[in-house]
Amino acid sequence: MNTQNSDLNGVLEDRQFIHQITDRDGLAALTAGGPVTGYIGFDCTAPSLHVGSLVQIMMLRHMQQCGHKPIVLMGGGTTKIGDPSGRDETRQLLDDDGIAANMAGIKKVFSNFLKFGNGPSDAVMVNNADWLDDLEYIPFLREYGSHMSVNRMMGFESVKLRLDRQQNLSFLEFNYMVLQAYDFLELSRRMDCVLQLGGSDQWGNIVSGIDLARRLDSKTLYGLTSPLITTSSGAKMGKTASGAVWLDAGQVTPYDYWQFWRSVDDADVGRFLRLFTDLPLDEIARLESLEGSEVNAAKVILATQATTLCHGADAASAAEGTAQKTFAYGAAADGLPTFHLDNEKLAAGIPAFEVVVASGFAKSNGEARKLIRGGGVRINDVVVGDESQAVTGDDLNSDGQVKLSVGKKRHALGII
RNA sequence: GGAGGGGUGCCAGAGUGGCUAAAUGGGACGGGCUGUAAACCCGUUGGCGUACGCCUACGUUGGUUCGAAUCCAACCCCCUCCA
Repeated sequence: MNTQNSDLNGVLEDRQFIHQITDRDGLAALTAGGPVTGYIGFDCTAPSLHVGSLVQIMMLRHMQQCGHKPIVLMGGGTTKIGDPSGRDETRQLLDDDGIAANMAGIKKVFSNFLKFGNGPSDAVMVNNADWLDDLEYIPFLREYGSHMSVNRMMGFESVKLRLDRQQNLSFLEFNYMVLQAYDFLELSRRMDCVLQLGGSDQWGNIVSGIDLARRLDSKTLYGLTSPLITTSSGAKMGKTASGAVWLDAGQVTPYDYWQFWRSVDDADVGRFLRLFTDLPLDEIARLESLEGSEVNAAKVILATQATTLCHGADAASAAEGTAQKTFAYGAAADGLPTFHLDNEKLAAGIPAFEVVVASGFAKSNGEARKLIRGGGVRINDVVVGDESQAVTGDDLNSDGQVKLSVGKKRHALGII
């Protein structure tokens, strides 16, 4: 995998990362000729990144593995504007403290996927607040604004969609594109960055930057976007009942992360293996050809590979082990989520519905009761028939644990 | 600035004085069938109580009424057309 300057275009193409390229042949020639520097911007709108950003992260990873230099651009400045691309509604604006806190969380994620340092293909991280915060309005307008065409910007899908749907686009938001264009120019000047990657909704923003560099510096820059990743059922990927699938272990445990990948639709397995793992393509082709229940083996590999990238091999194999014990043997495996049971109450007997609430699987007593009535709750693998059935010390196993299951997939251990 | 339309539960979208915790669809969750899949079928989907029940909810705040998501007033926000 780590071939120096291997064909980045080819890799991204084969693994289905590419939606549009500004100049496919030009970029191919450039990347074949030696190491190039490319970037992706990440705004600090949340305390971590979730799987929705994983495609972007993986593209940077492939860049690095092909011997190129990836730049992670933290949008410390642009987050103050709020990217309107692909959304109907204006983003809620964050204050400086919120942005700084989010940035810290996001930075952590990248160290798992990229190698940072000073070497030629080591990743670097920069913050666009460094050059955006101090811009002066009139000088900026005169120097750069005169080279940007409103007519052209209005034509980009990201803007046009918003206008066509008659959703308000404030002047503030409209300037997001302007600043992102300037970012690209700035990075090309500072770090000789020639490539910007991004999601398909970033196309207009990327092209604006390319235009700007051509007009001002007579430089040729390149852009490449990835498709919006949806599940085969058409939904945006990365949401579950409990919320977004975050890449931070503090928000989504490695076990839950592993389960997320284990649970993907059959139809998505091959595509996801290509996008979200480093497995060689011939191996993926083999896994993809599995039929019927054998697909499950491919899903396990997908889950373990994806979890390894994000949380490390140890966490991944632990998650796999926990899952296997839980699902294949129905055992109370270590590594399941745990919740606290009060020892004194346990002596008196805790009603089953309260235990379900304590586990976090139900938000209210009523919800817990309904789950039990529907036959969806098991304690130590025995279906709970009565909502108020008492859970006592007798239900503890030799390790002092009670296994609680809600539905087929959600399991947890109650401990004293 | 003028004229008109609208803000309903996770989302979309009915309702336009009591029968409405609010139709219907989607999503989500649970059950069945399976392979921890898809499709399909069934159920649940504001909170509290085992329960006849109580409480909180239809942009915000007041008001009319025995009774309001539904009527009135003011305010906030969105949209359309005109200037």
